[in-house]
Amino acid sequence: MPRWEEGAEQRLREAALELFLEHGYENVTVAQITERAGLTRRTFSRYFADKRDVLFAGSERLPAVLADAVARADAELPPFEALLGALEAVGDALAERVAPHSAQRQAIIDGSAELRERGLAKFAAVADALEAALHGRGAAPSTAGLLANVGVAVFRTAFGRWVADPGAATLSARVREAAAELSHALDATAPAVTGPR
Amino acid sequence: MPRWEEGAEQRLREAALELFLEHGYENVTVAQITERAGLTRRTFSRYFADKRDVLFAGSERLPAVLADAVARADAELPPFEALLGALEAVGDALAERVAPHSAQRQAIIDGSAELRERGLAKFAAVADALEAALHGRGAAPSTAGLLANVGVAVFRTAFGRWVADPGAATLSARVREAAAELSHALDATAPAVTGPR
DNA sequence: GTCTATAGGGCGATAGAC
DNA sequence: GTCTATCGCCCTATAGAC
Repeated sequence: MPRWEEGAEQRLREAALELFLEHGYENVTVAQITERAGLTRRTFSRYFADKRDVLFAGSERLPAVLADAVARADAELPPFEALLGALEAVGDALAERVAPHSAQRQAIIDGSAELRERGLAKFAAVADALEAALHGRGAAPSTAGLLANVGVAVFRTAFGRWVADPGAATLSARVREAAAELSHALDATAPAVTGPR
Repeated sequence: MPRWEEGAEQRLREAALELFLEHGYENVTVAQITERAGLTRRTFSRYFADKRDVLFAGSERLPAVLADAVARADAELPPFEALLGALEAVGDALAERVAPHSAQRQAIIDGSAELRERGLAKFAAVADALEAALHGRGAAPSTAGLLANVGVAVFRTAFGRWVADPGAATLSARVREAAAELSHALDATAPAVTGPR
């Protein structure tokens, strides 16, 4: 028999989500979270780098998983297409995993500048990994960074639409939809960008 | 004669930049910055919301300026073209203003996760303002967000290239260059995105 | 300008699991 | 014995309240 209740990390996450919903992120202390979870403040630090992280833990693997999907894509595919394929494939798996709490979680994040910042950082980590993967497929470093960030922008748009109405379409369908919109908007612009000014 | 040395904000910024370069961002306290500037810790808070902000102050106006440039662009222009035009026009003015310390500042930011987060938040504020401006031009809200974020990605790529070698090209030329690359990369992808899969 | 709450982290002690 | 998760006590610096 274990000396402590098991699942400390999970308990901390649930306690945090409850308290944030009850009182708002800013009005909840780490001590309150650990108290509800039956642990001490010090233990919180073992699992999460800081208070914000309790809402984002679990996303550590996403960059590597996406990068891997890009790296494994057919070598003949143009870089942005490989990127989109990876976002679609991984997106649906992600959606299934986060669906239960996604709306509540998103509401908490939207309500705090601090948390929005952290969310952006997580997406940036994804972009960095995608950039490396595209570079590995032969794209020039700076171009790889551009495409990776655009890919993330497409994914974020798609994710936002999916969270707003998860039943209307799959996340991967939302990714396809956003990419098509972007393509269309750039087509209209292309002559002015690449042609004489 | 002023009762205090003038230019408190400027002195704080310079003291901070020096100390960050000497000891690294994480190893410098606000007290050290104010000491070097000949001020008290309390005064620091009057000028900057927090320690990170001392490196980002001055960027508050950027979102509004860009949004304004987008709003003023020829109403006939397609949205992404209006966006690019604004980024080019405002970019060169910005570049001139930040050129002196841009490389050192960037080195400090790149060395701290905390500062990278804040930098991302600043770009996000720009994206939000651009989104609103594009929406004002008639773009659908979610599409406006996508284009705004893609525009920011283009600008960030351009800014990175410009900082790496400010003499090689103007920031606006770098913006044009990045946009053309993106357009080209999406052209190669478009059939797979919009056509049958 | 001073004071306080709280985040964040270093170090070591402790109590089971193995 | 070793390993691992937890806790207790300490300290510093930030951020904000007074």
